[in-house]
Amino acid sequence: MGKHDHLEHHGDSLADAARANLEKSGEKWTDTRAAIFDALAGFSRPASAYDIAELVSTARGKRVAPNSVYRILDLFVANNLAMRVESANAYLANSHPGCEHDCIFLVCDTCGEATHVDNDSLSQQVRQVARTEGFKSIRPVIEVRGICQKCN
Amino acid sequence: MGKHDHLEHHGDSLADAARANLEKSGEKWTDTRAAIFDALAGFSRPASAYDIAELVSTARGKRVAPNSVYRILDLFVANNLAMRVESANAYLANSHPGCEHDCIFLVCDTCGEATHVDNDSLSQQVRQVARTEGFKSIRPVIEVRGICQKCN
DNA sequence: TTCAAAAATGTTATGTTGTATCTTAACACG
DNA sequence: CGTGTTAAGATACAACATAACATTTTTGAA
Repeated sequence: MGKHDHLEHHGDSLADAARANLEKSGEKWTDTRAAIFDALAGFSRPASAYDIAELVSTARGKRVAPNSVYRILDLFVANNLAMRVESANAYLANSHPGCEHDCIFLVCDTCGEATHVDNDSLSQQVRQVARTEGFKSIRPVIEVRGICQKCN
Repeated sequence: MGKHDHLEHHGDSLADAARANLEKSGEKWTDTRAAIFDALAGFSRPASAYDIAELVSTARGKRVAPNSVYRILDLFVANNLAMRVESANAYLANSHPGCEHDCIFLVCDTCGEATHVDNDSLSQQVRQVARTEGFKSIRPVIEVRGICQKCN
């Protein structure tokens, strides 16, 4: 699994943490899952299942179909290794797979970069609003579209 | 434009308000726009452009293509007559087109119904987070997925 | 009123995103 | 071995979205 990690700082250690987390849930860390996680973590912006399928297919010289990617991304999201950015129909690797936060994504409409903020007070307030309305199995979606500092 | 308004309480008055709002922005209230607004307002849950296209096409006996619907929905959203539910890839009529709120949508994963809550304190906090990160042209997306009271 | 420009809508084509279903491969275990 | 289970691949299709261009309608000046 020797990776060239030019772009990301915590490439291998992040993958290790992800692996540990997944295995802790009784899931296996297969080669395909590893490759998809690496691809996802290598993107600096939210990546679609198709982006990942293309990259992994090229990198391994072996085609991976988008639906296989979806299946694995769903698994990642369920186990908090990745997060889905709803307003972008795309995914981001969770850079700290240990902790369970409701994330806030700030997505730039110009460059597509997404930054990721935790604010538990805010997300708890959102959860409270939903509870008040009688909702269960609550999953907050808190995102902001706009123009980022760099693009201004 | 005689509408049978069995399901919605404020059918015609809502359409009137929407029309007033749109015309205030120098846009026209055309027949197609009226038909699409009526269709949208008639849905009790977020409607996709395709849902609307189908309904309007049937109701008028004249085909409206989904992309025409998108165009008009975009206009509605830009003028606060409708809102897009990002996590559902669908749209809702704004039931009080006069006021400019950042809405919070609670979407039931079981029945698909969406309820709509205003909480300016919360949305201001979200805007503040984005401002702090240097974002401009901020558009908050605050939604909650879960199971509604009825479906529990 | 007639004509040209602009706005609105329609048509066609294509691209992207997401699911469903079925088949095959890998592997553990009796 | 053979059987059961899980993961992955293949195929097909449904749903969502946009782009480019044609046609129609509206409007407003000459």
